[in-house]
Amino acid sequence: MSDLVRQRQIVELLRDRPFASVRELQERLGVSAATVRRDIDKIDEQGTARKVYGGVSALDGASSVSTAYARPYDENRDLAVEAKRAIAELAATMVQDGDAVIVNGGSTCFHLGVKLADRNVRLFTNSMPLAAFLSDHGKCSLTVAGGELHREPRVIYSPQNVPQFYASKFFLGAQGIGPDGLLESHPLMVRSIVELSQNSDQIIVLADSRKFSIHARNLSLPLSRVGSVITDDGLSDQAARMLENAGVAIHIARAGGLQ
Amino acid sequence: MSDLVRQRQIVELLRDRPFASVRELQERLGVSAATVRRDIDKIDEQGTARKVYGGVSALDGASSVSTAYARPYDENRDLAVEAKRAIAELAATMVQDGDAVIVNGGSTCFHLGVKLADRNVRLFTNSMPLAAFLSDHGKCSLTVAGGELHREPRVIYSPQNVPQFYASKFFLGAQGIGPDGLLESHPLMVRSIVELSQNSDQIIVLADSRKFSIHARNLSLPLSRVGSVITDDGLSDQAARMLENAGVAIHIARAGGLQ
DNA sequence: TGCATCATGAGCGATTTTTATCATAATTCA
DNA sequence: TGAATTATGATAAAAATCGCTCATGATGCA
Repeated sequence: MSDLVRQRQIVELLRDRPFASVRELQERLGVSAATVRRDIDKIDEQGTARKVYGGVSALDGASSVSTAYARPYDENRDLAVEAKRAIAELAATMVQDGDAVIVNGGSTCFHLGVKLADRNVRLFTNSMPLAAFLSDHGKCSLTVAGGELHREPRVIYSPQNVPQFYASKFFLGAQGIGPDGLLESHPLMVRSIVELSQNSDQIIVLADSRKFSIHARNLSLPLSRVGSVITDDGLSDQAARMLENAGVAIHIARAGGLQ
Repeated sequence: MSDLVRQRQIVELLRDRPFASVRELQERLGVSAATVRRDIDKIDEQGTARKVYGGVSALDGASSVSTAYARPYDENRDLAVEAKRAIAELAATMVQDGDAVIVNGGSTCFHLGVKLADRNVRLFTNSMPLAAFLSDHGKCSLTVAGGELHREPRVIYSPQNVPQFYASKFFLGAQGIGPDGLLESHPLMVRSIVELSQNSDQIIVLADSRKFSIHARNLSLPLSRVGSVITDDGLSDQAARMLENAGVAIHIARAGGLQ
């Protein structure tokens, strides 16, 4: 049974490379394409790797893990992209040239940060992805939070060093929004948000309308602290009343409505 | 500018799945296949991922180093890559599990950081490219310097917040090395190096032998402060004597050494 | 030996992807 | 504002891959 040996070789190869094409395997193993395909079929059935168009792909250990417990940052990325982009667009118009702003972690805020990348602003962030992006592609003045990187929300936070950055506006997202205020599932984010909120004049929340039906464990800021909420046109009347009662200004970003 | 966001989304997706098909990305991102292909082309050129028939594949951590993140250091990249890698390799062996280390900015130090990515160490850095890399690909405990990003050396520095991180070893490169000590062209780097050197027990310099014939304007550390220098076998006798006279231990990394 | 089983390779049409080109918004810049 | 640049989508031709079938040769077993 020498075909089993070959299949094992393929699996071994996928330990180094996450992908191997049929053609490459064909040459490397010295067999025909048909045989390689049959091998790949078996490996795929067996579940050791994944058959994809053009070859075979490893199913990285990280992937099985990450699918098991949801990764908020990535998952949020795909949902309501249009809404988030529109929200970020509207938020960007609220920033004046020369402003100093704080942009918190989270996917919607990431979009905002991207839009501010080449603006003449001073920007502070605790988001590692945003910092990395602005470091690569931005021209704005960027100040990065110092401290330990927490890989789960991908945010930098230090309990010792309170940020020495004062801004006119603090933009942040939220895991959920309830009658009490902004909700986060990670206690770390709560502490970070509370600190940053004290360093800024105005607090502006970026949250697509979905967020008003999500409940998370920890309260980060009461609604009374929030100056404005930017959301999409899916906002329910109930949620709108809730915000109005708390004295929060509501801005609706329409998906096609920028321009 | 929004296409960069999309490309980032693709890269992020590849952190979970090692492969993504064009068709899947097309649906997921809500753009045409042509756009997805163009994105993949750019990502492939950039070296962050690999274009394969049918889609895009993540690349192994090791190979992503040379291509993806060597770019910020364009000038230095082509020079002595092998030597730098060997130096970084040797430096990595000087780090014990559980150590707390400081890794300064610069291309050689970047290589070291990459080698420590999955080690059980506590790592502090002021290098934005390294922080971005470790945030994406690493498992080690990472503490990031806070402060303003200086785009030219791509280093984070704050004159106010002195880093609260204490390490057993401080690894740094140098623009040049002369009889007086380590030389830097950027005064910012000098201040940063001086501060960090005070937070660590042992100072280890990573410098390929070329560096001993380069002269820069500002002295960052006198040779007397340096504990060890790791360099390649191109070190001149004169330079070796200079180091020995200053009481610096010399480690020679041979290019084909291990690997 | 005779027969069944299996692995393999080759050929072929169908499907898919890729590349290249063009046209159309959107954005930037002077 | 108007032109240049850029991003995007659509199309068609070219290239590659896939699944299928069939033929060959090797192996195993009664």
